[in-house]
Amino acid sequence: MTEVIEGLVPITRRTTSSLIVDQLRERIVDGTFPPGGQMAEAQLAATFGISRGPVREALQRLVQEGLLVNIKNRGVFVIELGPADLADVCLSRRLIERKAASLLWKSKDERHLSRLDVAAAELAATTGDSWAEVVERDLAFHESLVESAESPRLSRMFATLVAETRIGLATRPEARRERAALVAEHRALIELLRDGTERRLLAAIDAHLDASLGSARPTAARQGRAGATDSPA
Amino acid sequence: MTEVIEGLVPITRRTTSSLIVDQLRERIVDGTFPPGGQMAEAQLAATFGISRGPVREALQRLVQEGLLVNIKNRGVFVIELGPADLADVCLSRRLIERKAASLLWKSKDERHLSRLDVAAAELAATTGDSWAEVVERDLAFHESLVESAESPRLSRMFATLVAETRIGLATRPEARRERAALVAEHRALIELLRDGTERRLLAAIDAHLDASLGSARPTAARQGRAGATDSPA
DNA sequence: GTCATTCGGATTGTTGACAGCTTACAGCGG
DNA sequence: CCGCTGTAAGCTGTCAACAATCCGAATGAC
Repeated sequence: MTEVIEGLVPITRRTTSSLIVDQLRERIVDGTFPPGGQMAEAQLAATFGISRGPVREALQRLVQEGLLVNIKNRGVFVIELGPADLADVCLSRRLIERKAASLLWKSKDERHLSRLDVAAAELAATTGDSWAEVVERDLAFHESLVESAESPRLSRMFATLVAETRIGLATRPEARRERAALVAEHRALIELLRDGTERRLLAAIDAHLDASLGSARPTAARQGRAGATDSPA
Repeated sequence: MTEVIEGLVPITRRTTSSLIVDQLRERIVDGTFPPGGQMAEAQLAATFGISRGPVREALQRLVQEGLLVNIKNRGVFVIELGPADLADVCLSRRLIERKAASLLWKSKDERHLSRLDVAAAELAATTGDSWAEVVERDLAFHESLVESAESPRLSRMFATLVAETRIGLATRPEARRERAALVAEHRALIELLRDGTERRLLAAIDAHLDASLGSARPTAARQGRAGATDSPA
C-alpha cells in the first residue's frame, strides 16, 4: 500500500462537459441567456474553444435538469417560466425547506446553525444595490438550510429549484425586495430554529417564501414549451 | 392561416438520445445492467445500431438524473445504492408522497381517485409470482398518487426516486413482500383518502413506505461512489 | 517468491466532416 | 397586391476516425 501524504488532494479533473454545464448554468440563471433564447451549439463551441461534441453533452444534461428544452432539429432553448411554473417552484421549495427546517429544529445541530449564521451575515454584508448579488446570497442561505438535512437527494432537487428561482427573479423586476427585509426574515428564521416553536418556524418559512415568490398567482398556464419533443422526465 | 385537418396528428419524432435514455433507464432499473456495472459505449452503440455520439448524450442525461456515475477516462457506471442511499430515497419519497396524499385528501378529486382505483386494481390483477411485475404495479400506484398533485416538478423528482427504488428492490431479495399485503395497504390508502382523517392517512403512508423500504437502517455509508469525478448536482 | 516496471490492448474523449431538417427569402402566377 | 412555390443558407443530428488515458498481463530485478 502506498503512503497517503497529508494535504495533497488527488487531482480528479472533472469531465469537460461537466465544466461546461456549470458555466452554462451560471449564465442561464444570471440572465445572460434570456428565457426562450436559443443555445447555439456552434457559437458556444467556438466560445469555449472546443468542438461541438462536449457542448452537446452539456446541453443534454441541462435539458435533463429542466433548465433547457430540446426541440428536435431546431435546437435547445432556455425555459420560459410562466406563473404556473413559478407557483410550482414555490410549492416544491416550500415542501423541501419546511422539511429541512423541521429536521434542523429538532436536531439543533450547532454546526449547521452556525453555517446559517454565516450565510445570513453574508447577505447582510452586501453593499450597494446589486439585486443579483442579494438574490445570490439569499438563495445561498436557503441552500445552506437544505444542506442541513444532509440528504443528497433533497439537496440535488433543491439545486434545480434554486436555479429556476434565480431565472424567475432575474427576469421579474417586480419581484425585487428590500435587502433589509430579507436580512430580518433570515435572522428571524435562525432565531426560531434555535429557540422558537416548530409551528411558528414553519409559518415564518411560508411567509418568507410567499413574500419572495408568492406574487405569482397560480393562474392557468402551459406546463411546458409547446412543441417540446424532449421532456426531461 | 392554414387550415388544420382533423384526424391528422403532427409527427413530432423525439430525439434519438431521448429514446435511448428511456430504453437504458428501463434496463437499469430492471437489473439488466447491475449496480456497479459499466455502461460500455461502443457495445451500446453497436447494440442500438447507431454511433457513439447519441449514446454518450443519453448516458450524460442519466448521469444528470443520478442513475449513473461518470468517472473521467474510465466510463459511466450504474449507481450502487447503499443503506444510506435507500434511507435517503425513503425520506425523499415520504416527503413527496405525504404532500401529494394531503393535497388529494383535501381536494378529493374523483378523477385522480378513480385513477388510483385503477392502479390498485392492476396490482391486484397481477398473476403468478413475478416480483418484478408486482414492484412495477406498486410503484405505478405511487406515481399516480404523486401525479394527482399536478406538480410537474414533484412528479419529475419522484420519477427518479421511483427508478432508484426499483434498483434497490431488484437487487434485494429480502425486500420481497406478499402481494396480498401490498394490495391491502393500497386499498386502505384509497379508503383513507376518501373517508379517513388526514392524520391516519399520513400514518398509513409512513407505515406503507416503512414496510417496503424501511428495512434498510440508516447506518453510516458513503454518499456517493468514491472517485466520482462528475457529481450530478 | 514478491515487488516494481513496462508494454500492449481496450476504452474513453475529442474532433472534423457530411447528411437532414427547418426557416427565410426571392420568384412566379393569379 | 396577395399567396404559393422553389431555392439557398444555417443549423442540428449523426457518423467515422484520431488522440489520450487507463487497466492488466508479461517481464525482469531483488
